[in-house]
Amino acid sequence: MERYERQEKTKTGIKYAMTEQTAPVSLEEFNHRLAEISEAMPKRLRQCAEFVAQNTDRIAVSTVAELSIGAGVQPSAFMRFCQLLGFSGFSEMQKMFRETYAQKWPDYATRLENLRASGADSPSALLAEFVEAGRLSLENLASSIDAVSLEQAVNVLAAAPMIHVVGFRRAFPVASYLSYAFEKMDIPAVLHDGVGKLNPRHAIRKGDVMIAITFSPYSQETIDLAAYARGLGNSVVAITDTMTSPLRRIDALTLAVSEVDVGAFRALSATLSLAISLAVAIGAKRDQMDE
Amino acid sequence: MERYERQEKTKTGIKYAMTEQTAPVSLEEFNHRLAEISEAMPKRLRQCAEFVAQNTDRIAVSTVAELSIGAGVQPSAFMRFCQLLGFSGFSEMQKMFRETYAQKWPDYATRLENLRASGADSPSALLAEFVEAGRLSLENLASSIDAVSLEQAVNVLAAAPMIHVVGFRRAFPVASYLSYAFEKMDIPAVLHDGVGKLNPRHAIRKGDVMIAITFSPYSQETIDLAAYARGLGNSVVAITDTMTSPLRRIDALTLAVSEVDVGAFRALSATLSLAISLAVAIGAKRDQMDE
DNA sequence: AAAATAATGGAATAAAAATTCTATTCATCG
DNA sequence: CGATGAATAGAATTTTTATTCCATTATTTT
Repeated sequence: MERYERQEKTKTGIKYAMTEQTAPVSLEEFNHRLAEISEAMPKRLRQCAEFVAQNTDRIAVSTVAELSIGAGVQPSAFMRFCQLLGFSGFSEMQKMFRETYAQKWPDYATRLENLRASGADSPSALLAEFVEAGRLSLENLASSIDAVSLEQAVNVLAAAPMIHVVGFRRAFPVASYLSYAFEKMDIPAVLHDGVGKLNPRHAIRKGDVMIAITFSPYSQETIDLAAYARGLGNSVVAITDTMTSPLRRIDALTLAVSEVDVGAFRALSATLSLAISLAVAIGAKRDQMDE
Repeated sequence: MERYERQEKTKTGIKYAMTEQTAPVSLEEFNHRLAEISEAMPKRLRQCAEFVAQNTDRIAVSTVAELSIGAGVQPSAFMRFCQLLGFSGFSEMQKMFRETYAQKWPDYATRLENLRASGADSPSALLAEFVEAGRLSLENLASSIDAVSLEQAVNVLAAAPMIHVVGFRRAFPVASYLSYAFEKMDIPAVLHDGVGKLNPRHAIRKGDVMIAITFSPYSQETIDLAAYARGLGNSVVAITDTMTSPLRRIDALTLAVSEVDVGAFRALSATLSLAISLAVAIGAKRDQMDE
């Protein structure tokens, strides 16, 4: 008889918050939920709420043990806290936080797949993809650029008697854009465009500075020319992708940009933004120095 | 005797990178280390390096299993990779990333703010401006592009026996990028680059299609050449800025892009995204038609 | 071409972490 | 002031995850 009564009770012994069983799926929802129920919580669980609200950013990268110490409670208490919020346990809650963090770099292969599947193979859909990829690349550039290296690069280039701009194939648009910008600002620069297969080395003098641009698969001409310049003792500023760039070997001042792909194609939004910034900063610096 | 020799060998069987045993303690150090040794790595470990460099932000919140799948290797290989970098294992490496995690957390807006705040006309602040301008331009492009014109342009160009790409000065990077993309996709195209001041008209045949790119102040050569092509009865696709472009007058199929300025300078993010989309769409269309 | 060394994949093991369970303490209410 | 149900701490258990080991395969060296 007593058994039947017991079946009707809550399993965990927690009386409140029988409201919903659905777990929050976004940070907003989570915060909302937290605010909603934290007032009615018992002491230890409120401590958890307090700590979590204050240290939201640690959840994704901590263990229950760490968090419970931080909140000054037992792991089991923290556990109950998670369940109270609607999660099955800590792991599920952490999963939410990890996902919202990683969400910035969505899986492009999948998205493109979806796009194709939905029959939206139209040019405008493609454009939408490239626009999105460009936006992500720009965001990533903003957060990953090394401000110190950038400043060093500007200083070195602003002081150069002559700037050599080198970049072929996919890097060539970047190189030509830089040259255009330098020309507009009356900064002495030469674009090595490979026309006429002349040996470009003869144009490079001691003290000149080179901007070498290349991305995987790296073009040998660019690397060779950069190496040659380094051999003369000249500075080389490299615009390249993060890793395994051979330009790192020759001790170039490296500015790393990573672009988001769309299928097999890679746009240049971030790279060009970096390039124009570099050019304008050099121009500004030179004006300063002239005064 | 052989025993003593064996004792001198490396425990793991990994021969290189006996350089240091110290683990990187910061992201910069980590990247530097990675670049330094990744060249000499065997295949699988390089895959790890590549993946890690490209997905640095995921390390803090992923398991070895997940990361090794991402890199396309076995967990044990990923393990060896961590050790090669100087860590005792994956956990130690992850610890480093988790510690620096909090710094990276602030969202895009905040980071941009930080960049801006780093000195009124410092290179980073300038970069922040261009990044923001780029984003705005891309947004603008996505919402303002005329899907119908775009599709028409793709159709016309996909059917062309030969595509002439014309664009000088600021438009030249766009033109060269288009040529690069066409080349990669085996689409017959010729870039008119003005080298040698040869008369480009002789290369243009009846039935060819031209992509003419020019922005205010419009370059006369581009306009003249486009007009000439139209005179032959050829189609011309124009990539230009919205208003009053002279290319409109010659009845070109116009794709309008407006870029957001930063001071006197104008980046090319949106224009290039449009260009690459156009190229890829043409490639896709041609593949379709071949079948 | 044979021998030696390095690299790899996959299973086995060890470690760490999450989750549950239970005895005990605390608060509430008749 | 006792009885009842909620809350808690800490240990026990289960699950997940990292790490190591070894047999097999590739690569290099002689």
